[in-house]
Amino acid sequence: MPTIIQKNPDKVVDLVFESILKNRLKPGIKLSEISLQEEFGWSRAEVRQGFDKLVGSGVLIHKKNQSVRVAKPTEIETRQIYEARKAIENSVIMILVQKHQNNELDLRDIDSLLKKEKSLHQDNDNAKLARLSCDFHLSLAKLCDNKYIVESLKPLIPLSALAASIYADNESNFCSFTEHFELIEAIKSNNLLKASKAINSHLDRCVESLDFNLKTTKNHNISHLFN
Amino acid sequence: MPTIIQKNPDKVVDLVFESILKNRLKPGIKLSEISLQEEFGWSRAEVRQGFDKLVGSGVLIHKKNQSVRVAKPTEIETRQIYEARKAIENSVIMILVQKHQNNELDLRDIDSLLKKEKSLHQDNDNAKLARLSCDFHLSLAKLCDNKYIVESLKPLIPLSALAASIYADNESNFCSFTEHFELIEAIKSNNLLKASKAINSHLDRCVESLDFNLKTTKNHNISHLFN
DNA sequence: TTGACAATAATTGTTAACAATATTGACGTG
DNA sequence: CACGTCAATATTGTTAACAATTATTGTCAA
Repeated sequence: MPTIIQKNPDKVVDLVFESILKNRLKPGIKLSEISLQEEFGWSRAEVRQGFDKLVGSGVLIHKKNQSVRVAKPTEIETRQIYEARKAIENSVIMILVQKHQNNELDLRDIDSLLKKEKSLHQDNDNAKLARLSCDFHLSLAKLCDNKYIVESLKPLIPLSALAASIYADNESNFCSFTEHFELIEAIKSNNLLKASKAINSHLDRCVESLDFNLKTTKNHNISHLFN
Repeated sequence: MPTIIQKNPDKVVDLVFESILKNRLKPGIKLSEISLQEEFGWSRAEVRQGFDKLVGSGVLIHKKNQSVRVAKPTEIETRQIYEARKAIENSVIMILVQKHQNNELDLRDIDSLLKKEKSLHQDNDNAKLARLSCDFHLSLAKLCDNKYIVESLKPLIPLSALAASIYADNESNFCSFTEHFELIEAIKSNNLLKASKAINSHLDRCVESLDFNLKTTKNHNISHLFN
């Protein structure tokens, strides 16, 4: 029955994160413990445990005696999410510039991510581009070698994706490839101020590109296809 | 049997946090599910759920089939904790200065905290002072009206307390009252740069006041007295 | 047709029991 | 006396069953 052999204790969390980033799990959707239990052969306890974590980070909403739902950030919450991201990611960039100045920064993985972004950008494959963009931001955080910073940022990424899923009328220029590129260039040139401005204005523009008058009232309710 | 009537879903988390801040729960101590179950009349499931959250935020450590232990931050982890705090709290202060400039900031609760700190400072009651200092930092974060920022900072406070419990030879000047005072003065004077410098140097000095050569090897094992 | 209401089904909340593992202590051997 | 083995105990891991609640469906009357 169980097709999954991995010993990962965060199976459920990772699956939900990934499904949100792939835009398979839409805001407001219901997730029943039983459906995941049956779908993946996990125990109810495992599923509940994972759900609890996701509720704690705000990615899932849980009302007593009701199935958890994927969060549906309001405009205010979306602005808070990006305010928190600016708080954390600005510091991430500062740390990375300092590391780069000390020749302690290995940007090869980031460069390869940017390369992929570039090709997807040219192909106009906006879905995959949005997915990759999330990796970009998280990868930068991971380069700080500070698990507390990474854990702080982690839940904010799927929350941003959910906000985009609601308020982005057009995925095309939601998270701009060129801005990512310029940010990395600023780091490479050891220009602290420029890098700081780059990340802040990048995140500002992400919010500005959203249209909070758009409100997809649809509550999709099909939990098939996480993958 | 249950003396506790509150409907708080984070009973366990709050209790552990509070006990750490009061320096009752020391680093490395073992916490068995059963002990809390019996002590407070909670169900094992509730306790496990709370423990899971605390493990997720790094405050408790959990190895399979073993009781959870209160975290015992290493020197490197302690520096990471404060690096993360600087990341978040610096942004907190920036937000608060901006709010103050717009007359949107109510500092009365903070002022009353500072007042209490001052009197404890004069009485040399360092234990209570340390406890109050944690409230000070968290209260500032709460003034941002951004739950994501608060949630990011929250676990870092007990972790800092644990680090202090290991590496602070002398509680007296661990988290300085005067520095708190100067920080608030900088906010009140709308001086963004001064406030930013104040919070950064304050947190830097917290780390500097630690002595990482001190290593309390004792692993206390009594789970009495959370309160 | 529509609304209220009741019956049914589905889901979550809670508890208990059992299995697996780790910890402790006693015992015996070198 | 030191050390390792083994049994006894305590604790966690996992599963299952039942209770409580919610969601859904179907019926009936206005």
